[in-house]
Amino acid sequence: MKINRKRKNEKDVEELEQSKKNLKIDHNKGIHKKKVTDKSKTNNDKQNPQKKNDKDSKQPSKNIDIPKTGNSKSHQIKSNNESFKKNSKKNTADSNLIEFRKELPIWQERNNLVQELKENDTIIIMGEMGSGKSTQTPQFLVEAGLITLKKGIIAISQPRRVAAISLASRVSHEFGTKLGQKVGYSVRFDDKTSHSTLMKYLTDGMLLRELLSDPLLLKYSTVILDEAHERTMRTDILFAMVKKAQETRKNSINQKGKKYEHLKIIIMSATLDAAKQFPVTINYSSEPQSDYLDAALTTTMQIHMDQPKGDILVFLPGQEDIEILEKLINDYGTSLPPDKLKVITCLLFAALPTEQQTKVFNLAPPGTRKIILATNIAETSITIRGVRYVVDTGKCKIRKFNAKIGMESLSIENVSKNSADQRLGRAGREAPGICYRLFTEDEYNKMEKDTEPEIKRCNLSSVILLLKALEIDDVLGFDYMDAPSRTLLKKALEHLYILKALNNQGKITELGKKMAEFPLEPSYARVLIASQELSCTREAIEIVSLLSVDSIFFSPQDQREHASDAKKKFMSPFGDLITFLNVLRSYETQKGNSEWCYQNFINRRNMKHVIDVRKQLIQLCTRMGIPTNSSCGNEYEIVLKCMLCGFFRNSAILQPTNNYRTVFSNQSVNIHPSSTLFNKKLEAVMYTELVLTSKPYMKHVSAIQSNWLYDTAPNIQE
DNA sequence: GAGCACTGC
Repeated sequence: MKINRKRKNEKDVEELEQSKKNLKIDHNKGIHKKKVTDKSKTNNDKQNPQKKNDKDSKQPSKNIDIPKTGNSKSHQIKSNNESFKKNSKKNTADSNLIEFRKELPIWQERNNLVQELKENDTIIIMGEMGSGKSTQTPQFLVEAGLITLKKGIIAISQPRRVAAISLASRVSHEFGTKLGQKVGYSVRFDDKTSHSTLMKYLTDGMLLRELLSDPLLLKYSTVILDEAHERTMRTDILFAMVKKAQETRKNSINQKGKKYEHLKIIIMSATLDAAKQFPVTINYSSEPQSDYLDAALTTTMQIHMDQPKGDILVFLPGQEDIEILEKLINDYGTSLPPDKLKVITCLLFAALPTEQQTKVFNLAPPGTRKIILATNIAETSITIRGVRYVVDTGKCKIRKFNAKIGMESLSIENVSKNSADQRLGRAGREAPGICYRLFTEDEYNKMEKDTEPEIKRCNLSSVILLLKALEIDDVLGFDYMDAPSRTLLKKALEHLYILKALNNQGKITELGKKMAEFPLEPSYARVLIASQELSCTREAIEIVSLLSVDSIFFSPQDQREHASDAKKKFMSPFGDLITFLNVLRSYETQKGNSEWCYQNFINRRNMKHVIDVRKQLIQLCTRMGIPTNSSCGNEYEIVLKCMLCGFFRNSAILQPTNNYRTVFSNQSVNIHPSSTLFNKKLEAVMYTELVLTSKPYMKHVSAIQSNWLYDTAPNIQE
């Protein structure tokens, strides 16, 4: 195993700069990194260190043996570490757990890793999925005595809450303690930590929240940022903030005139798990496909006719395509020759109710072949066994924010090379597989290497408010891993200014500080604060909670009309927001009865989330001195005026030509057909979201009066 | 008369 030793601590800043480049440019190259590989590879590397990079940049389809078990180093490590021995004695029944841990590729790096962290403040660990880096690293450090309640505990941040929870359960089991004691987790609505917690798995959003009250993260001696390669907006910001905390702790003294403990940072990033895979043959399209859906149908049925058993996974950009293809395949399936396997289709996308999602894990019954139609949820988040064939359209939906017109859109675009390779890998998890790419090799070569990071294409209002709350005044000159465009930044600053979260110097106001406390987009936070004066906090909290889910309704494809009839019962002439409020009232009268939900096409899972959010917001408001029992009753004009305090920019006036134009940017806009006010002609409307699909559509529309705008629009007229 | 990639506080 080749490890490039790092220089000492004083070079940290440079190291981090370098690491940023590593993360940004190439996961497989660069000097300052530690790579966790399987053993077969390790031995190879020892003999042929020069060949290492060549190997890593190979096509994932290359045939590489799965690592064999057995570890010559384990004896030495075991005898070297007394604390580990003690721990293992406590749980003789779980001795095979220790054996399991020893089999993990990262085990042999145990001593090196501890040593590296003693000598350096920042290290980067790169490893394949399943190398054990997320579960073992914290345990190694605790066992080596680097993490104690006195020195500070360790935080391991994760982009997804399920990952935080399941990692914590796994590790607490391995560590032989009850979940919530030595090992715990902290995610929204659920905290399983205690005063004795040493290893704390938490979502990146949670760690960002902690920064607000503890900017130097003094609770922690070490912070691990896991899955840093995913480049979510939150990990990007965390990376910079944690680094800043590290520098401050190194260069300043605390109130007692003492030096702070150094903050250790570990960045973890996954490489494609090619080394653990069976070979996958790639079949490219011989020519570009004009209709990916048609190509997907033809290819899938061709595989079914020609290839031996094994399930087929088809990657499509969205729900609509998935539902169309499902129908086409099932139609086709009825005309198959009787001697052929039957086909069964499984759908997989995030909006699908959980019970239906779990159906994909059922094995195909004898005599059938399972065809899974999925979005990129199956690329990383969910792994399905039994897949031997992957059909990749090479497309995905990407959310983009157009700062100039303040509009979001979801557009279908080509995936990155990395995504395509990840999709391909799904065919080779249990046996050799085949991947059919519905694009040419030339098209593949022209794809971007990685998906553009979120921070370069999304609405930045809440991120900028957070930075301002963290006393970062110069957000344009901030140390971003990838800097967003000036247009995006300026749009966010402007938005925060007109919400009065920032003053005309760009400094955060008292109001802005309060807004940053809420786990909400700034506009929604503004609404809650305004509700105090207007005495409608109860309704404001409820509406904001209702808007925190995608949809409180569900409409299965085959029952669309019934669903829209059911919706009519809740309809209010004030529009969608009050309609949502009516749904919540009825839901509570019915005590969340599942039969009632089903009959009224109410999404029960999402309603439960609404109730959770409401509870959290009530607690937060109470803590901030906003009375939460004030109510406007049925005088809905009041709560709509209150909503306008956050959304006055989102207003449109009916023109003599019978279409709507936005008040502040004079764009032509339309009421979305899903709105209860669709086809209604109203003097003025307010919406919470503007989306560009076939037309610019306003979503969540309410009826307002244009003279309300003069009362609520603040900084704009000043 | 339209549509909903995926996460998170």
